[in-house]
Amino acid sequence: MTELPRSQRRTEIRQHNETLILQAAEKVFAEAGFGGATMQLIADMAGLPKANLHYYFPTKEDLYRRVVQDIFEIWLHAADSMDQAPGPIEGIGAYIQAKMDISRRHPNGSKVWAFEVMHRAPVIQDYLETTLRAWTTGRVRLIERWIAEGKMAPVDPEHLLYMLWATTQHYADFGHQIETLNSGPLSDADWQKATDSVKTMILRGIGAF
Amino acid sequence: MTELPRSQRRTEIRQHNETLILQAAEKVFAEAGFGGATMQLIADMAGLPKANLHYYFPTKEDLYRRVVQDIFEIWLHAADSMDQAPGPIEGIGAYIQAKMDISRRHPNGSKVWAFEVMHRAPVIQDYLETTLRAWTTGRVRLIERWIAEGKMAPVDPEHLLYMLWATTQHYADFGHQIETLNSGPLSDADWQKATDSVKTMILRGIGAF
DNA sequence: CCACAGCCTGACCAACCGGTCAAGAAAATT
DNA sequence: AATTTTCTTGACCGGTTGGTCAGGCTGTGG
Repeated sequence: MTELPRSQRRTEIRQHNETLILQAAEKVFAEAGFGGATMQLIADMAGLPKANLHYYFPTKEDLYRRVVQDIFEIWLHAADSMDQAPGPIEGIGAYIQAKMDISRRHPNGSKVWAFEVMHRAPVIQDYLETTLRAWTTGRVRLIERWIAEGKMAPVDPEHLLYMLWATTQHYADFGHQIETLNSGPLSDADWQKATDSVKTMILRGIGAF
Repeated sequence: MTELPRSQRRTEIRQHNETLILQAAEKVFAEAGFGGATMQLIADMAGLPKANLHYYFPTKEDLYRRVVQDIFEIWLHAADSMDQAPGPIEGIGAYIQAKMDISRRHPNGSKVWAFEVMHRAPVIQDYLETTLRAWTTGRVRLIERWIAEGKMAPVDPEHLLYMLWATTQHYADFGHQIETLNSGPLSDADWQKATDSVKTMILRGIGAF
């Protein structure tokens, strides 16, 4: 639109530093929460002076908001494969797979989201009421259709969604507890087994096979 | 043992104020995390001057540790009914019921625990490695016995436990998100429906009926 | 070469934090 | 009543926090 190729591209240095800061921020916010995180620690982890953070993100809350929003976007797209599936076996199976992959690759993002929701969502309440609600009602209708077509047992669609969110995100949010009981980080095989277990129990639980 | 009834009982005023402080602390820690919580806020919520908190709990960490330990105790006892059950239908059904009740009555405690584990359990790591691990291996054996007796499908016992923890605690930790999607707090009937949904899906998922 | 916009940063500040302490009030013990 | 223990509290302190700002740096366009 009004975007001019001002000098080469919109200063790549800006985009580079923003990602650098966002990565560090995600980690620190996940490990200490909003109140426990400090701009100084994020700056150190990003390898930048603190004042530079405030140049790109005026306040701590602005930075936090960006981190939460980025995670939300990732999650929304995780259900794309669910939509054009012929039935629950493929659809919900693919959704579980996608969310387990996200739990493995973005554990910090999941934790920041959990933190935000646990604290009554002071920053993303409007997203919950608009985007997430619309997303949810859409999938509820999809599940209701599958039930009507006799492709799965007549479970409550909303509680099924809660179960999907809970089980998959648990492997990110409570990863430390799981690793402790497992006496070490989860291997590729461990993750495969976890994903298979969740798929099997849930798909059988909703009578999909 | 060496416990003397020093003066009546160990000054009731102490016990009264400690509970007052612990209740306020649980709420504040749940709503702001360890780093975000302030002793001043806890003091205000308990209706006591801040210096009085430090009289009963020398440091913020001491107070936090007590809150986490109290919750841990409650959870450990939630599985008592599971042990002397004849099979998974009664045992796991009762466990789900107990944990859902706790999620409803102690949502703040659940959140503090979640917060602690998400932050790599700096305070209760030893509990995870000793008490929780022992508890877990015990229930794993119980589930393995049920599987061997043909009372349920051969699922991985550990991932079943994770699923039980995840689904039940989700109603506490992510209660705000659920309430937002529900357009208001969950009624008695809503909680009943949630508990039934979880029971049905999980018990069918493990082939228990 | 200059000019200028975007980028960088050390030094600084008011506000707030956890924790201390001394002096006294209240309660229990003698 | 005297004394000792427990409880209460306002005032205070060193350290840390999020955020500011003036001035310097850098690279690009002319």
